[in-house]
Amino acid sequence: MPSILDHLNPQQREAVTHGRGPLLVVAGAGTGKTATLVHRVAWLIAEGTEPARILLLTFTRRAAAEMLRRADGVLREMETATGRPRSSRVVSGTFHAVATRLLRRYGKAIGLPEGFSIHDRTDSEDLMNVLRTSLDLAKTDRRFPKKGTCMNIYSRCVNSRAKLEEMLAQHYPWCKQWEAELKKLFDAYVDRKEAQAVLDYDDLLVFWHALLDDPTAGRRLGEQFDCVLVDEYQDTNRLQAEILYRLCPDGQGLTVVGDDAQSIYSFRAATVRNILELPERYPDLSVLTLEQNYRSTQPILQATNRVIGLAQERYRKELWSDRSEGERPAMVTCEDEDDQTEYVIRRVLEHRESGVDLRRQAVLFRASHHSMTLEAELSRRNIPFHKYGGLKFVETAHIKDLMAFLRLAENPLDQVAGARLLPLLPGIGPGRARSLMERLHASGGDFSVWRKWKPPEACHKRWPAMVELLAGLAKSKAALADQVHQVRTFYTPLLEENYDNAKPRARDLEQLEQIAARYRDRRTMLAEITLDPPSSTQDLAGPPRKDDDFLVLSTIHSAKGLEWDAVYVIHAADGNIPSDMATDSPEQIEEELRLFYVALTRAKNWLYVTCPLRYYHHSFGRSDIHSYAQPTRFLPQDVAERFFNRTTTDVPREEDGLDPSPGSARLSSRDIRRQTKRLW
DNA sequence: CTGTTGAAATTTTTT
DNA sequence: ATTTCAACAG
Repeated sequence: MPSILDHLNPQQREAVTHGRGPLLVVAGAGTGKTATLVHRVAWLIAEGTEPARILLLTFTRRAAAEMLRRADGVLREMETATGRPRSSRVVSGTFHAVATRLLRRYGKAIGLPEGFSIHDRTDSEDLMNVLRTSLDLAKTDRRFPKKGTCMNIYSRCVNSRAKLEEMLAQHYPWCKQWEAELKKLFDAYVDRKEAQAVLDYDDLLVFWHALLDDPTAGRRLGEQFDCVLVDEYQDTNRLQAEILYRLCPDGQGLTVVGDDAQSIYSFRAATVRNILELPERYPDLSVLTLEQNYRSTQPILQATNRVIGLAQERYRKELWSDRSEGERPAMVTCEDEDDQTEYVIRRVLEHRESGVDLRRQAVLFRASHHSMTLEAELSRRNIPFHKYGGLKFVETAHIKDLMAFLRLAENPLDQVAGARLLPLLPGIGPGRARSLMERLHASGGDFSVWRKWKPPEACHKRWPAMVELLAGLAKSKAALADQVHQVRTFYTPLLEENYDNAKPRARDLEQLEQIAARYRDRRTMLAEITLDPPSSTQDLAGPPRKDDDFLVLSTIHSAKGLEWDAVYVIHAADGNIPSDMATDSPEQIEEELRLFYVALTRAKNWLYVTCPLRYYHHSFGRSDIHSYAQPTRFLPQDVAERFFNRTTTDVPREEDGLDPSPGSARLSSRDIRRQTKRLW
C-alpha cells in the first residue's frame, strides 16, 4: 500500500489517509488537488469501502470521468491481489446529474413522475416569457424586467434560499417596484412546471434537497453513501451546501476540496461563504492546506501570488514551486485589438516552432465575444483552433428544433417544446401553437387529437405528416438514431425555409444523428445533453484524433481546472477585466480579481497578459472613433513589477509580406489601413 | 391569427 | 450589431 503514497507530498498523504471525520482540503491552484481526490477515492476503496457507497460530486461530468479513470489506475498499482476492486461503481457526476439519477429512481416518493423532462436555461426563459406575456406584464407603462432578468432573479432566490424581497434589495434594486408582479409570475412559473412534468436546473437541486427531508425516502437516501467527496467546493451555492449537510449531518465521511481564491461562480449564486464558514458548521472539521505547486514556474507563481494578495478575505496560503527556472510573465501593451491579435498569433507560432504543440497553448478571455477578431484571423491563416465556452453547439436554433421533436415525443405535456416546433410550419404562429398544446394537454398527451384539427391553408399538406411523426415517435421502440433520422427527414425542408445558411446546419443534424447512436435511450440523451452540453461540434463528435493539433480558445470560466504550457490572457483592459458589468459592489470586483487569478494560474511555463490601448467603437466601420483603455486595475505597480512590461514594438517584427508560406500572408487589408492612418 | 417591417433598447461568465 | 417590441397588411 505505501507504494501509491510515495508520489504524494506529506500534506497530500495526510489528506488521502484522513479518517472519517469531516475534512476540508484547501488546495491552491496546481497543487495536485485532483491527484489527492483521486487517491483518496482509491484509498477508501482499498480500505474496504464499497464503491457504490461512495458519492463523488464534481463540477463537470468530464472531471468525474477523468477522476474515476485515474482512480482505477491507482487501484491497479496498489496490487490488491485477488478480486481487484474497481472504481467504476462509484456514484459520480455533477450535483445536477446525480440529482437527476436519484430523482428518476426515488422521485416517486415525493410525487414526481418518473419521465419528467429537464429544461435548460433557454427553455426556462422561454416558459418565463410565455407567462410574462399572458399575465400582461409585457406591456406595462414602466417596462417590466425581461425574461432573462426574471429568470436570474428567480434562480438566485432558489439557489441561495433567500426571500425575494431581500434578493431584490441586495442584487436587483432597480426591480424592487415589481416585487408583487414578480411573486405572481414566479408562482405561475412553478405551477406551470408542475402541470407539465418539467424540472429546470434549480428544481433538480430543490427536489433532491426535499427528497432528503422525506422521512422514509430521505433516510434511505442518506444511508446510501458512506463517503461523500466534493470537488470545487468554493463554487457551490447555499442550496448545494444544504444538500451536503443533509447527506452528512455530522460530517462523518465528508471530504470537500476547494480553493476560496478560485471562487468564480457567484452569478450562479455560488458563495465563498460555504468554504469560509465550513469550520463553524462542523466544529470537528480538519483543515489541510496544499501549497506546493507542481504546475507553474516560480517566476509565474511570484506574480500570481501578488495578484491574489490583493484579495481581502481568504484562507492564507503562499504557493511555491521547486521549478525555480523560468521566464518572468509578460505584460504586453498593444496598440489596438488587431495589434494584440497579431502579437498573440506570432508568439503562438514561435512556441510551436520550438516544439510546443498548439494544443498545449491557450488563449483566455473574460467574455466569449472577446475572441472574435482572433478567431477570424486564425481562420484566415488556416491555424486550427477549438473554442470552449460561449454559444454551444446544442444552443443553436436548428439543434434545439430537432431536439424539440424528441422532447415533445418524450413528454407531450412539455409546452416549451411544442411552442418551439409547431410554429416551424407556415400558418402556425404562437396563438395556434398554444391552442394545439392545450388540446394535447387536455387529452393527456395523446397526439391523435391533432388529427381532428383543421390546419390553415398554408400547411394543410404537411400537417398530417407532422402528427404521424410525433405519434409514431411517442411510442417508438426504434433505435434512437433511426428516430433522429425520421425527424431529420421531416425537418430538413423546414430548415431551408426558416433559416439562412441551411447547408452547414443540415450537416450538424447529420452529425447529431450519428451521435444519437451512442445513447442508451431517448430520455438519457435528452437529459445528458441538457445537463452537460458538449462545448462544440468537435466535442460531440468524440475525442479529437491524436494527430490533430489545435490552439485552445476559452473563456476563463471554462478554463477552470485546466492547464497549458503557454497561456495568453487577452483584453486585460479595465472594463473587460474586471468586466464593466461586474463592478457595482466590492464583492463583485473581488470575484473578478479571482477570475483573473484563475486565468493566470493556468500557465505552466509561459504567461502573457495583453492589453490593447485603443478600442474602436465600430469595429468594421469606416469611423475612426475610439477610446483609450486602462490596463486592468488588478496589476497595480507593486504587482506589475513581477511582470516584464513590454509593448509590441519592443519585439522585432517579422518583415511584412516576406513570409513564403501561402495562406499566411503578413499583410492584411487592416494592416494597410492602419499604416495609412499613421499618416495623420 | 400570422408574418413582416421598422424602431428602440441592450450588450458576461454557465449547471 | 443583435435582440425585442409595436404596428400593420393579409
